Amino acid sequence: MSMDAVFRALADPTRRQLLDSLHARNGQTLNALGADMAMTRQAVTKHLAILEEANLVTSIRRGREKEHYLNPVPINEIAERWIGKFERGRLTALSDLKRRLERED
Amino acid sequence: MSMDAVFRALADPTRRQLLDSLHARNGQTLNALGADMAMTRQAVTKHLAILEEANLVTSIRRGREKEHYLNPVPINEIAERWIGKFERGRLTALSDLKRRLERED
DNA sequence: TTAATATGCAACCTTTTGGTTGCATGTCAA
DNA sequence: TTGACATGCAACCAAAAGGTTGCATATTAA
Repeated sequence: MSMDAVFRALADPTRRQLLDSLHARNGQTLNALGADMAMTRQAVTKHLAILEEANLVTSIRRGREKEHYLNPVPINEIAERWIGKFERGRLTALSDLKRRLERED
Repeated sequence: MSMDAVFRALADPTRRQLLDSLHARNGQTLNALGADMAMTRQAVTKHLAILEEANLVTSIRRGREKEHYLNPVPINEIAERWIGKFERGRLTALSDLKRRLERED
């Protein structure tokens, strides 16, 4: 569950759309997820594989179908361990910008 | 300030490292930022351009040097507008996973 | 059993990405 | 003024990413 895999998985708009879709309706099959995407089923498969690699999606085979479930934990970890750091530094950064502007004579 | 540009900017480990570096010491020049990177100055320039494109970094030319400043606002927006959505759905997603496991006989 | 359905695997292609090298330009300091 | 220093610009290159097509496999339903 490397943080790098999560960041790279989130970089693609199609994959974020897949997460949105699962967030709206969890447990969808590959076909259902691909229904409203403008690409082939195989392309969606690849995107889902990347999301699973990043542990953002878990899948389970049920008969001839495969259900996909959203796992929000990695997103949470990024929020807490990475984004939190920059949020805490926000005021500092803004004062830096202010100081920078003041130096402009 | 498209969210897509921010996500793609954050996808590369080198660029996250640059943000970390600016977070530790704001206002660094290109040379300073590139000092501890295992790549050429020109490569760092390109990464910084992508960060500036995403509005994560602001730069100002001072004499023959260029100072770089971290802008944490886009990170904050992602945290609030995008990540927040999944955090709110966290319990729902977990109960989905539970229900899925229970169906496994 | 057979046909339809759902997914998997693999080769292939094009574009983007991350990086390099080489040279140009602008600025400071002796 | 001249050399050193900081950065900019552009062409080029290899690898990765995103997508396609074609075929194989497994499961359900008639």
